[in-house]
Amino acid sequence: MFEPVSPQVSFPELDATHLAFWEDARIFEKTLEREADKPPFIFYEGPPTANGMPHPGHVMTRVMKDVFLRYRTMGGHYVPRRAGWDTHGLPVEVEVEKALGISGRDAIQAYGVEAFSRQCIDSVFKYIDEWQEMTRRIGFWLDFDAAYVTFHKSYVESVWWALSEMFKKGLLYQGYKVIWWWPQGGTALSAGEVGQGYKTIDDPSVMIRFPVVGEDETSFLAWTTTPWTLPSNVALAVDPGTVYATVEVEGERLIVAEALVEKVLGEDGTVVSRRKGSELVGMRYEPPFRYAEPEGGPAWEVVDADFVSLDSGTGLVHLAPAFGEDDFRVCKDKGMGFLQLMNPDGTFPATVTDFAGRFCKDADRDIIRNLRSRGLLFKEEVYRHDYPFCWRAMDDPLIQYARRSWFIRTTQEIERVKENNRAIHWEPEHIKTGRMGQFLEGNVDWALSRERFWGTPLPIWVNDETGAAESVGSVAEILERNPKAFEHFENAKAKDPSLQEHLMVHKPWVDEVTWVKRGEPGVYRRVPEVIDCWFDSGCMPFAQWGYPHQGQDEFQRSFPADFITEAVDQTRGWFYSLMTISTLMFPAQEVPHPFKNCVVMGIITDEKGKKLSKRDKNYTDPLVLMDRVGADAVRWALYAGTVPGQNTRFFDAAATDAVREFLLKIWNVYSFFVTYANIDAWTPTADRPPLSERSDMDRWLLAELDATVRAVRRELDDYKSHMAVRHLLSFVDGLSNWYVRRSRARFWATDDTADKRAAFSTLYETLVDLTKLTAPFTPFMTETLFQNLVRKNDPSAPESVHLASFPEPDEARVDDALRRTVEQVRNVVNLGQRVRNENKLKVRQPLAEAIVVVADDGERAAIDGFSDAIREELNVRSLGFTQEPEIYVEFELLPNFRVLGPKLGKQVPACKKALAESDGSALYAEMEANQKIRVELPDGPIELTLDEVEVRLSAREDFAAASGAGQVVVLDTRIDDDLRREGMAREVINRIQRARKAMDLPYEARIEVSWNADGEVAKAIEEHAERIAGETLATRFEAGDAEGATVEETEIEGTPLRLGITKAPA
RNA sequence: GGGGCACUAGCUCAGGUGGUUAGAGCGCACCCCUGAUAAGGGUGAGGUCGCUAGUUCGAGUCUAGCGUGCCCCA
Repeated sequence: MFEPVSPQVSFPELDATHLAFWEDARIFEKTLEREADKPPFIFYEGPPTANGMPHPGHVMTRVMKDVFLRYRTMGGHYVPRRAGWDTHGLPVEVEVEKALGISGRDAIQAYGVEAFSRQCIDSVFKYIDEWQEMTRRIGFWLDFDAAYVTFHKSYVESVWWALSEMFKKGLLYQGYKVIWWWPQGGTALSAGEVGQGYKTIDDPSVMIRFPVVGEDETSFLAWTTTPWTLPSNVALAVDPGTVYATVEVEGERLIVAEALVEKVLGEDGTVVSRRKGSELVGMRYEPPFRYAEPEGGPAWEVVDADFVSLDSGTGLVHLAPAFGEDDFRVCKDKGMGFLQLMNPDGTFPATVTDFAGRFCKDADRDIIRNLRSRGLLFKEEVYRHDYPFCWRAMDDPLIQYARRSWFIRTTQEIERVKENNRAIHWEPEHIKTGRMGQFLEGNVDWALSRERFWGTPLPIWVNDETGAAESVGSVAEILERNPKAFEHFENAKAKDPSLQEHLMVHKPWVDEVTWVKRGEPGVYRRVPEVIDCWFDSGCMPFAQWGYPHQGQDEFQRSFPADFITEAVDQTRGWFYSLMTISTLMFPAQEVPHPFKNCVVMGIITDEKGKKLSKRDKNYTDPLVLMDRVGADAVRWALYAGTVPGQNTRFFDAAATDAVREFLLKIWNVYSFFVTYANIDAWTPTADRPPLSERSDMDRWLLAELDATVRAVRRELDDYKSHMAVRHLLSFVDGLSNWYVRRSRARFWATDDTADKRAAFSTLYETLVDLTKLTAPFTPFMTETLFQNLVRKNDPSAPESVHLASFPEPDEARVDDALRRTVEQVRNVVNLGQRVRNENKLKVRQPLAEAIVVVADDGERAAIDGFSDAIREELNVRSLGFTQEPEIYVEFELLPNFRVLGPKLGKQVPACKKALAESDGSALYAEMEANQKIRVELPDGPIELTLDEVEVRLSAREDFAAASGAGQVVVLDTRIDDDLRREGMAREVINRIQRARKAMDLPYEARIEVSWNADGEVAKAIEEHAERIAGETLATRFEAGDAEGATVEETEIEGTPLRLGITKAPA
């Protein structure tokens, strides 16, 4: 016996049961223990930062990870799933600053770096419970107990090791990086923060004369909106392809882009010569200010650049590499010098005598006045644009500012990174050459350092006298240099035991670590910076084990990963850092590494395509949604609606649809099966007729099942979960809407026939395999089915569906011919129903015959095998076939383009025309007779064979017929009296059934019916009384006064009918 | 400003390698069905495949340009 199943099901309640069961029975742990000797399938979890609430986007990547991992687990792999937490970085600091109500370096230092770091630790785990609960609730099995944490000492030491290796190879160097800088706060801002602080403001827009060296009375006219950067001018940029004109105006010559002459200089000027931008390159000019000489290269020359626009300005742009990212890049490429006349606090240094101590933006007006007085100012305007301010202090403008920074020389190894990228299987494929490929093409050295507090400290110590630098890869290496290096930390810990061991490798403690070297003056002190947290997470393949200081075996066994998946925003984040670090660290490793397959998900948006945001509240909390519809529905909606690389519009309706479209369909079949299996006391140990002795219907279902198993495996092997979903949906549709619907009567049969046993066996086997096949997608509902269908009656079965094996292809079930036949049969039924609809012939009205046009005896026999089904579905007394289709059908011959295209080439349209204009039926007859036809084309006659044409049938209009998918069905629409009376009888049955339903009778309840009618209706009732009584379970059915518990006044084809219905005594 | 992706039915989306009647689900209309019934099922109407050129015998599919939206970077 099976546990009785209610058709009403609460999926959220089932979820709770299974979550408890999995935990109590340690099912997840058992998948790991059981599989430990199996071939591993390695997965890396991209570590989230738990300082924000998880939202539907996180749910999506989690379920995507889970489906492939469950699939591999059931497929016989050992699939460890270790959680990880990303704990460093600017966003963490920003959150803590917000919480503490402080901001900026000075404020943090005043608050205390140690206390601040502790706050950061608390902050990164603020929502860890919510994250774990969401993960648990959605059914993503992940080993949180073994989670790696990026701030832990062993992790940091691994990162240090990687950095020290790079340092030794000369891959770490110091240079400048232009960042958005908040002068008043003394700190850089992240892109995200910059984006939050834009305001529309008016800035001066000035055109300045830059006198050309060697050409009298001639100046370049260049443009800038930041006059305060002019003292640090190093070059002028032109576009090499643009034509520049030298224009004589009022006794001087000015050089501007030819296209802008009139706009800038008016109509008075005379063009005296023209030069392309490329010809100007290398020309020298007098800078407007000369407080200091640029260092490291030449200065005050014209260079070519790719960003010069003619939309505004003069076509020449002033470049100050210290204060603009583009400026810096171009000047660096051209080997120009560098000059930075501005203090980090935004004031001019003493060197800039005229403006010393003035704040940059405030000095603009004085600088313009100065230029005007020296005759260098050509024009001053106001320029309205969006400019970023500090989002925490909206009156403080940000400036682009070059800071000393540490870089990884990724450009040196970029070819190897690209080779690695090419070897990776990206899903979708276009990431490889598109987003990632293009990113790698434009690769610049990785700006690694951050002037912040909470991050992995950069492990470089510099001698404060000699400037010699050393990098270390572990605490042990430090202790070799100075056994007392961590004394400060030890003392602090002695005082405060709550101080975590991990913090010894963090600021402020690590900054106390120093050493001296014998025979060298000076003390080695750590550089102040911490590093980009993307470097942390990119080290996880080895740092999660503390490699190489420990965990060597674990690392070897789990490197590289078979599979990772995250959202597309990780292309330049985690995917890049993983790939780059691995390429630099493990040059001997065969590509690809550290991951072989990467599924890149799009982002989740709301119904209207808008980004999800907490502020707009445009999504339902995932936990709330799961409590409403269940975790499986949310999962299925995501699998069904999400294509890698594409954005997904996700909204609650998608989850409710999933319940109806998929989960409930399976549930209904399951509930149907259990109901009748229990009535019949059928159990899985009952006789199972061999496949060969089962009906076509059974073998068809199993053939479809097998095809689905193959398809789902193929798609999942290919990381195309959305395609696997389609196969499952279409199978479940066939199961529910064809197999079960057509087979119901077989399950009601009262006596124990071989056919009934075959039906039970088939449906049971199908449900069990379908359960396993679907388990990776919807792990909750499938557990219910598995427990009841399999485990309940077989204690030797796996304890959980997730410990079972994924279904294998089964050669014995393959029957493509049968699948094709049923497809045709279902099409015949559809066509017949169309004919009925079009001719307003209700299915209740029986018809004499349906005629199917068939091509040959084989097709006829195949379809005839399903004659019963077709006759019932179409309510016709007989099913006929015709091989004289020309009576009902018109033929049209078309070229088989795929075959004839290459053969005929340009003659194809002529051939199509000739065929269309001929008598199709005659051509068809000719083809039947000769296996070939002759067609006259303008270029001469050609012969066409059967495979070179496509025969298209269409129903002749004078028949009730429909054609489609290469088939034609004709209905005999003549209704004689006999048929009419049978139709009437069916009407009566229908009326009584409707009354039964209105009376709310259980389906097995018996009734007594008294009826009253005249004429043809009465005759029809009398004629079919037995059948009417039988179908309506009437123990008494007779003409009379039509009185009873319920009296039904109705009419059939205009004849009144009165029915009296009473529940029969039991 | 650069790169990437998308644009197919009212809505949400599928549509290897080019082949002539472009599919599904939802919604809508009409209809069927007591034995899965507070369920289930059928049929139908809806599309110049964003626009414009081009390549080709043939383009939703390939190429170029344009438009709109989104993402990443600047």
